[in-house]
Amino acid sequence: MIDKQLHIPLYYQLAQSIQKQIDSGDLKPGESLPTEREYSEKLNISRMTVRQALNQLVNNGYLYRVQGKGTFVAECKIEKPLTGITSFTEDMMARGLEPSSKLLHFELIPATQHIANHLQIKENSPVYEVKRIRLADDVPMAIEINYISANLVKGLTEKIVNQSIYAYMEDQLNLRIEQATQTIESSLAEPNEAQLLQISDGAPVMRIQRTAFLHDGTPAEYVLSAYRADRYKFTVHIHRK
Amino acid sequence: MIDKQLHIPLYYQLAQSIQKQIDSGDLKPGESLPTEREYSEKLNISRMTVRQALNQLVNNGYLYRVQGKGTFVAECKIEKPLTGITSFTEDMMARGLEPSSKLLHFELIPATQHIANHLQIKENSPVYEVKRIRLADDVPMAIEINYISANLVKGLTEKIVNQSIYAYMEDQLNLRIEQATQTIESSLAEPNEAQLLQISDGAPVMRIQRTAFLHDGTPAEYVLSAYRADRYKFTVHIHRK
DNA sequence: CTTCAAAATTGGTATAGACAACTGCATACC
DNA sequence: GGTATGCAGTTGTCTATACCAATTTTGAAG
Repeated sequence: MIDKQLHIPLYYQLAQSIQKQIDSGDLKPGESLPTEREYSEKLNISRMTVRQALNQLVNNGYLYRVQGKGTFVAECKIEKPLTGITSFTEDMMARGLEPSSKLLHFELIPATQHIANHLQIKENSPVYEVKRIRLADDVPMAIEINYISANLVKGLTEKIVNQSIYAYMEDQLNLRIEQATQTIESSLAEPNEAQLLQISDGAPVMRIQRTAFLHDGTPAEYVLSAYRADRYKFTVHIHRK
Repeated sequence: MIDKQLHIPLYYQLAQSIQKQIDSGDLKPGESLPTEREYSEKLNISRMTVRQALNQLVNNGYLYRVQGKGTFVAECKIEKPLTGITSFTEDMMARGLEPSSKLLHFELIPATQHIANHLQIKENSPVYEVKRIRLADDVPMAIEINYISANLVKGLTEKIVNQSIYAYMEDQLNLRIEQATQTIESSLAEPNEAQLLQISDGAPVMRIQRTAFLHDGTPAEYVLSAYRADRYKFTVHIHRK
């Protein structure tokens, strides 16, 4: 249940373990948990560590405490975890389609004023421009142009672009995208777009302009995309507060 | 700043104190706080207690920590009252336009299977169908058809519809919409739509299909809208947990 | 000057123990 | 019977300390 040899925090192991018991139904809503001292003695860890584990679950709404009585499993959460930032890859996989992409263009360019504005960098700072066609089950779905500040994401190569930019940023550079603002509008395809997307000239497309931010609010990328309107629907889940 | 005589928890006093400094602007977003050890020594309280105070603020999103660097004030929560669930009225007002609407149709009808599905009610249950044109500064922006379960929202009248359905639900019936799922797609206007929106036949429109839920997950309304693509952009803010 | 390694700094995890505040229950008292 | 007291058990707060992990700074070597 808890392995002290593992270099995974003990409180985290315990929290996960309890969470599993809740999810699996071993612990039912309203039911009381073992006391903090019981956990502490049984698992041979300090009570403060137990509290840290429980705190995490209380904060996430899985448990609640009553002083003098004990700790209990909360009623099922109504609010499911959340609105996700889905990448094209995740998005298509969720729809049961096989995502892929074809690189059209990859270049290090000086930022135009427009791009610089969105990335909050100086005009003419170096940015990578990555233009790709996104496919799902080998059918063209969208044209996507990414602009990424070269000072933030160093050492981007064609090879990485052909794999996953996000995975590179997250795993290698520890840059995790936490927020994004998207603007979605609809218009008609330009001739060159129509050709790339294999649709007829003047067919409707959805244009998405997106700026993605790191946890501290630094803009990480600016993306312009054009999706085939006949194949793509955009879904958002929203909740208040 | 911290009074040990008071029988208010120390960590709570400290958290409140820091919170005030943030709210008053003494501590600005991105700025770093004193280190945990500094707080501990200056206030003569244990570092664990300082951490408990900081934890509270981190959990509430006012601070964030970076191991090895320090603790910082988070960016202002962009999260305006509603992240995204904007009614047409609020939306247009936010854009500095004067919203209005024209009622085209108001009727109590039996739910079709499709509508019943979305509202999670039985087929042929009574639902209100409200069809309106939405205008901004007297320019047609969208056609909107609302379906609302008559068992949930009783006593809806033409008069109420001409004012605000949401205000009626919230103030009179205490039904507050907490969540919504929207699907946005793009297509071309049908002739009758084009006429109502005063756009040319076959011009692009954005179709939004939205189901709104109460806090307990009960579907409250199902809305189909068609927005003029030349006038309307749809913006979403997203953040990861 | 640059480069690289070591040291210092900072938050992250964990321990052991103490006392406070609250709950529930048993007991003693009137 | 009703009330008060006390006790045991629970979570809440707090201390003092230790070491780990990530980051920055320092300083020596080249």
